[in-house]
Amino acid sequence: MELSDAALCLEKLGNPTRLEIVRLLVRSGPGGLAVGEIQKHVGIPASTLSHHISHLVGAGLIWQEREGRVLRCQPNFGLLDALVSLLLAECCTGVEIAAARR
Amino acid sequence: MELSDAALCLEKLGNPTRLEIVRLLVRSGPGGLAVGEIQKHVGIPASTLSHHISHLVGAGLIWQEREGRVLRCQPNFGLLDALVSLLLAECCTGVEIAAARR
DNA sequence: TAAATATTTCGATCATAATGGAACTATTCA
DNA sequence: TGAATAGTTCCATTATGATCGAAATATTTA
Repeated sequence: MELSDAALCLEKLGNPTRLEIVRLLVRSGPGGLAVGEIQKHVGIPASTLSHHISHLVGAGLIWQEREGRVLRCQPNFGLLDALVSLLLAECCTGVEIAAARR
Repeated sequence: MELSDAALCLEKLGNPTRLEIVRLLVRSGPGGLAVGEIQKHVGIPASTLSHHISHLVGAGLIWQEREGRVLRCQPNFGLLDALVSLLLAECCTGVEIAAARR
């Protein structure tokens, strides 16, 4: 995973509303939640919510599946895991310049 | 950890330069890195770097310790761990509205 | 105390993000 | 086909973030 992709994801998660949406989906279990169900939880105008959701979809953090009139949203666990790994990757393995200092 | 605090941290980590700084520090091992050393890695003007670092310090993601003329920076592993946990917390435990659907 | 080094603060500019009402599109159902 | 429901896109406004040169501050060393 590229650093710039990771930063994009983190930036998207850095908005309180979007973080709430993703956490909601992570907890939601199989099937995820419809946009309208998410709206009941976060209580913001539909257009604002739609924008936030499209940010999340664009970053790959969630995906959607249409089921009749309803758009069901689910989290991308693989990407969330990758993100978490990248954040703590190579912990304490040393950086050249730091090594040179010793 | 509050959702709004987590979002603040993620927002800070969502900038590519700041993410690079934190990852650099995570890899750096005991002692961390001086601001000047970080600058050699990221290659941006001192004033810009200083702003990014103060964002990170403000969010609690890193801390600093003066050592003579040098300001040594270190990551806050505890906060990084808390962040990671929050992101995947209560995975699939279900959300009321989703449960009601079944 | 003056010069050198390390880093921050100031101040201004430019770019990007968040927000939400209104109009639009897609899908179902009578 | 027309009305209802679910969600998106358009558009404009307001707010926030990124950037960096120049000047300021802190610390050491000559």
